[in-house]
Amino acid sequence: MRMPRAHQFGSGDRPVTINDIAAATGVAASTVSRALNNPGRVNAATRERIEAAARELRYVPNSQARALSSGRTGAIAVLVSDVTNPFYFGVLRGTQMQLKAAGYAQLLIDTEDSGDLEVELLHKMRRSLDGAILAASRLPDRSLAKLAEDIPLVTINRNVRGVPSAIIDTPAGMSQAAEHLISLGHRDIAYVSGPERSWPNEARWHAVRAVATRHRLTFTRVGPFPSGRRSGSAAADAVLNTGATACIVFNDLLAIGILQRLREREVRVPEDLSVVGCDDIFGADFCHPPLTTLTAPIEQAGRVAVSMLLSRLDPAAPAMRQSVMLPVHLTVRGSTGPRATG
Amino acid sequence: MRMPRAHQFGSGDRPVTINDIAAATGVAASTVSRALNNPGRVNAATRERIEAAARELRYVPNSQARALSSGRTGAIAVLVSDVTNPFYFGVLRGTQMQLKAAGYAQLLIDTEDSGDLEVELLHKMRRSLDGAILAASRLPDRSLAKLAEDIPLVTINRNVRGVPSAIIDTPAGMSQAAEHLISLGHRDIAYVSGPERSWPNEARWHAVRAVATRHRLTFTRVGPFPSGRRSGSAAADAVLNTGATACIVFNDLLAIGILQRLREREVRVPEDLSVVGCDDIFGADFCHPPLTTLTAPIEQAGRVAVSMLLSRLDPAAPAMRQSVMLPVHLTVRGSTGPRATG
DNA sequence: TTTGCGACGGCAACCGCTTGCCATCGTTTG
DNA sequence: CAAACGATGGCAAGCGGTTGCCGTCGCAAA
Repeated sequence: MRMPRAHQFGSGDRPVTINDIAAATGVAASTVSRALNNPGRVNAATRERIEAAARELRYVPNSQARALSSGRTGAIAVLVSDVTNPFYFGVLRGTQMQLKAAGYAQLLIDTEDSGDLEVELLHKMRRSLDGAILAASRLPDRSLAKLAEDIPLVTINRNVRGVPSAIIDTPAGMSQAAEHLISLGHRDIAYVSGPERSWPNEARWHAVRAVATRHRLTFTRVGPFPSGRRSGSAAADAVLNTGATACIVFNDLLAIGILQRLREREVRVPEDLSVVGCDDIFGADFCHPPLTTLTAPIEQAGRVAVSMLLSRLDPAAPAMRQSVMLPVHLTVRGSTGPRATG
Repeated sequence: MRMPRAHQFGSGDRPVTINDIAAATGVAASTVSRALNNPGRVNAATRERIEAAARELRYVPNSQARALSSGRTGAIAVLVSDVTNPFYFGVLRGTQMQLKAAGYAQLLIDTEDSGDLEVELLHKMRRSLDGAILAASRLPDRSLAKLAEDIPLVTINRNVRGVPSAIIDTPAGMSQAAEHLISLGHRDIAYVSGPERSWPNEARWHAVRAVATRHRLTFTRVGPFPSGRRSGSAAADAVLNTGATACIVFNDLLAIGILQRLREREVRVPEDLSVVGCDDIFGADFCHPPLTTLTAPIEQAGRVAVSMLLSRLDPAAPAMRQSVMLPVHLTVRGSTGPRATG
């Protein structure tokens, strides 16, 4: 067995290929390839020799070459609408874990809240990806469905027929949030809308409205506001103008922004205005006052999305559910309280 | 000019290759390749015809194929020690912007605070990367330098001879922080250490100690603590045990954790204990009380790191500085105040 | 007019790996 | 005992680009 010297860091020598292994073990390169990827297709004894040599030579497969001939790239893209939104931290943590465990690389893509950019990037990278997770697609249903025919997709918080998804059931939680406020005596409640074309935003608003109807109340809707703390000022002002004594906010980021603005305007929370957020992101528990919010299993959503995607890529995998719903629960903190009687 | 029909989403047809373009324009594939990558090497008129055809056919280069033959992959890895640490949000935002602008893909890698994992992953992916940015290497200097011979590297907040770096000059800011506390009357000041093998942690402690010496004071050091809010409890308790009236904390994440613990223990901030953080991460401004901290240009660090890396990859680029220092400044908020007289 | 040279394109050999197809061989089956 | 078959391994054709080398051609210099 001729053994080219093992590859060392910093030594400038040529990386080890399957040909080196083939030469070392005296078989053909194709056999090496099979032994490594398709065990069972090759005699056990031969395979062991090959594996030993591979280990010995510190063989690392060249993923480009593999991708070129097999079409599988070993990379999954995760698209978020804005990397700076803490909501995605959780998602990324979840996807990260799961992908790493499965040996996939994670490509982070920021779509900057633009559907066009989303399509364009995805199209460009199509051949370099095994699949993608859309954590906040701004695409219309039709485009999304079409895209899904072209590349394996899983969405998070977005329900489109034919596209598997992991959905955080915040809408269901909305009734908890609303009941909470109603039981505290609030009758004038505002819903603060997030970005216009956000699917979860619409879903949340519908849910809120349904609760209102059930209680024969009328909730006001203000917005839309781009999600982000910045928008908090305008949102807070808008809420105050409605005369509401409580509000449910599209997400925590916006809610925290509102809290800040209220402080500036010396509106007391929760005495003058109760605030409920959604998601329970990093910061929701230590802002002032701590935010009552619908705690979402964000990280789990990321994990689930990856599992769905991977099982989809594996032809041998059992068929799986098209969509997974993840329950949320209300976490009551300091930003909600009884309606001021006066 | 024979024109294969343009590729459409959802149509299952074969992606367009340079051969299609070659056939369409009647030139050789190699000419197409040159026209697209090496303009100037090809006649302007021909190039235009080729470019037109490429546009017409919606040609998208296959990055794997390109990588295989040229060695350039168009991907840059960004290694962070923990995706959930908000400090990296800023870094990622910076790298993201800059990489996207330059047409590179960003691979996010979480090293889970492990040097071994760091080396292993980097080694495995070596051939699939054009370079890497280490946002928080836990590697010893030697390993890092060795690795840098093998793959273009830029570090953030880590100074190793021979490896270009973007360094946030928090140590320099430490004197501002310390002077601030001293001028408020504090004499017993504690430094709360971050993770043991963190380079910035050591640098910050050295700086703090230098200031102490200059003022003929003795600062206590407590820790080390893993960075993360969780560690805040232990850290807070440790600080209180020293009898210090103020503390400077390795980073904001830990500082926020400390703040929470102090609240639990009903220690008033800043009346009983002043707290200064580092970095000014998301949350530092809205926690309670808002955190006095050394504001770091985190996003800029990401951008700078990418620029350095890219200019390094471009052989035609002008030589650049080995290391860039980014200044910080003290942002005074509510968590620091005069020493209680009594 | 001849020589020389630069500009421009084509040829073909890779890059490292996968995979369809075929050859071989020992064995089970009719 | 012959035919059929499954297990195993080799051959070679790609996958889509890149690039060194060479041929051709037009034009300026000698």
